[in-house]
Amino acid sequence: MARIPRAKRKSAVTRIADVARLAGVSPATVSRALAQPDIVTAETRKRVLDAVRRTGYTPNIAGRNLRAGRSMLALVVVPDIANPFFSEVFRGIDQTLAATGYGMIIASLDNSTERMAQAARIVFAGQVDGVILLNGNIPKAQGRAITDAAVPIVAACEIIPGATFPQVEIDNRAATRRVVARLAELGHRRIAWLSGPADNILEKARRAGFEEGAAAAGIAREEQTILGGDFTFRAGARAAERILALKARPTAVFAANDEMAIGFLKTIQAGGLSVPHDLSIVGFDGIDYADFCEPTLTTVRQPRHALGMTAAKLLAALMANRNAKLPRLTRLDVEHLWRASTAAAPAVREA
Amino acid sequence: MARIPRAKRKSAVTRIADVARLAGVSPATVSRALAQPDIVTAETRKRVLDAVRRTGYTPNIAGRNLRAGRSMLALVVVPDIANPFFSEVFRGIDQTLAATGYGMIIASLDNSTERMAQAARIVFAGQVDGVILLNGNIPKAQGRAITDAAVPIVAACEIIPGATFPQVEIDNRAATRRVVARLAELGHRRIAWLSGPADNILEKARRAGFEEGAAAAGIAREEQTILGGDFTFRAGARAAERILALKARPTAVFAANDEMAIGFLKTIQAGGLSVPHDLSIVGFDGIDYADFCEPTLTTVRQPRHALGMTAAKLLAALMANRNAKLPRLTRLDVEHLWRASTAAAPAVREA
DNA sequence: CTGAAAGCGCTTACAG
DNA sequence: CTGAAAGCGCTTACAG
Repeated sequence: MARIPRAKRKSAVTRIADVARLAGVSPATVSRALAQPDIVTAETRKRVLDAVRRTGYTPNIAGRNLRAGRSMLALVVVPDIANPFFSEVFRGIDQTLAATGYGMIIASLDNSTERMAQAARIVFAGQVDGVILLNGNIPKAQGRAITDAAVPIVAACEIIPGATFPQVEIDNRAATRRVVARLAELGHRRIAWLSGPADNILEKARRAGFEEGAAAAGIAREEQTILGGDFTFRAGARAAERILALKARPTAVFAANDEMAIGFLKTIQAGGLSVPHDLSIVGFDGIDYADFCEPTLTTVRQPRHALGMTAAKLLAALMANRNAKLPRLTRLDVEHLWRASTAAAPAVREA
Repeated sequence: MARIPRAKRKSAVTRIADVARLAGVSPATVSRALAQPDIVTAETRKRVLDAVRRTGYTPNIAGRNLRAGRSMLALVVVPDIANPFFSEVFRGIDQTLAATGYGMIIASLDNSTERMAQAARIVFAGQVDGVILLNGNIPKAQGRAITDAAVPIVAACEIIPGATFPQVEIDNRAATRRVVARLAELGHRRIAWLSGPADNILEKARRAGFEEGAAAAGIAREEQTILGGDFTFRAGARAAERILALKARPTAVFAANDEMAIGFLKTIQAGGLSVPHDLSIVGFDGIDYADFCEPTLTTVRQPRHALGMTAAKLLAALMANRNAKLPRLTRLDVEHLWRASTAAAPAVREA
């Protein structure tokens, strides 16, 4: 026998059988009275609901899930749970999922392959009904990608090239191109690009937009500076030190994200330069910090809440119906915030 | 019969029975080879692991959980998932739980009783093995508090008075008192307190510390100003408008949290006052924004990562052993950051 | 409309 | 060391 020993049973927890006994009906009837009240008589319904109330019964989820073959849980995979960019994305996802009755498990990869494998195992173990990828990669465990797991997937923010599931992003390339065009209008020609990690999809798209914009404005390669970076505040600070040491400085610096832009800004100011008088700075993403630094940062605001909401809605549609016909790529609009960290190029002002 | 129809079964997913068949052993042996490899022969182990590898088998979690009576999931209840204060707390919790094999469900209350009830239902439904409360309240559903659910609970950041489970916080009162003492040393006597919601435990503790500090420094009630607030940036901005309209202004404003302090700072500056020359400002919490505003904000830095880690460790200990003897209250150290937003009081400078 | 029974996938006490 | 069987708690196809 495999009778589960008394000690191991959760103490004093009401099961469906307890409710059934109290109401004088079968467990099946309790189940029905709760899930589809209309198909039982009013009298039965009342007796069951009374018994439920008296016992404080809540159906056990593990039992229900095992039977139903679903968990009512979605997994959200994120590079770093503490990255401020994601906070609003989480809120959008959470609100949308909660409204559909789904819960949310968050897996933060923290740059660890072990954490990545953990996330993949959650999927293979059938622990979630769907996955939202915010990390730009398909998690794998022992060589198997979660795309093999027959669980709906949606990606957002960082797109995964070639993937066949729905994805949600902004048009990073076009937005960057537009910023460069505007900088050129302001008279900037010596423009620096402060880059993210070379293999990152956002860096690639934004960098491409930067180059297109520069080409369109007739800005020569020699007028451009490329500064290495990795999306961190520190990288921005380091780039600023390089620029401070230069004789012929760019008149504008466009960072691939806000955190680098702010790191750059703080260090450039500490080095005695005035922003935007000596140098214009632009960031990307529109995180809240961009509102708080001084001067306020010119940036491209991503619709973070809407990105999360849209991804969650697509996933909910897919979880409801695996064969739902959904757009492969959804692109949301950005907001260009021209603020105090940018101004006309020095040469133009002098002229 | 209740045979589950074929269409409803997850397609092509390997079950323990499939592995058993392939390895030529019983399901029980597969289970043992995976969970306790030492108790099967080397030969059996090899055959099972080969079959597992060939099929890509991962044990179904719902089945395991139902049998084991646990879910290997913890619930984290938070007032607002997008509040930047919590990001590092989440990371501390996540890292600690993940290291112990637990996953994390986040429930964001968003000021909604419905969301609160949802969170409570997750607990009553046995969906999680433990709960970390960051919201300062015990979730309830239909009048039943989750403390009745026989699931381990730990609270952090916002303490719940009278609760008997382990709680983790900083000494809010002492930290606030110390700040006021230091402001007094700097010559400030006309000090304003920019308050949080009156019923919030943090506001209560900090306000008490403020009053104790003022009393200790011999600052009379008439020299103090109390400004209403609710922890938001907006509330800080509104308070600044009130102060700008005043003839006799305080020389220092101490906000109950950083967001209000920054909202206050931005608006006071926009109103033409210079910080810290005309007015010193102090915040509380040490969120990242406090590093980015100009001038950098004097504040009390909470050990956010350690708060999360400590709470998760306590919960892990309790989930491993319900009867573990753990301290009721753990208090972590804060860091007092005296930065550019504070200076000696004007009168003192002039003297 | 309701009940008895099967079965979701797993683990473990029992027997051998 | 291994297998057969029970049972975790639930839902639903089937029969009445």
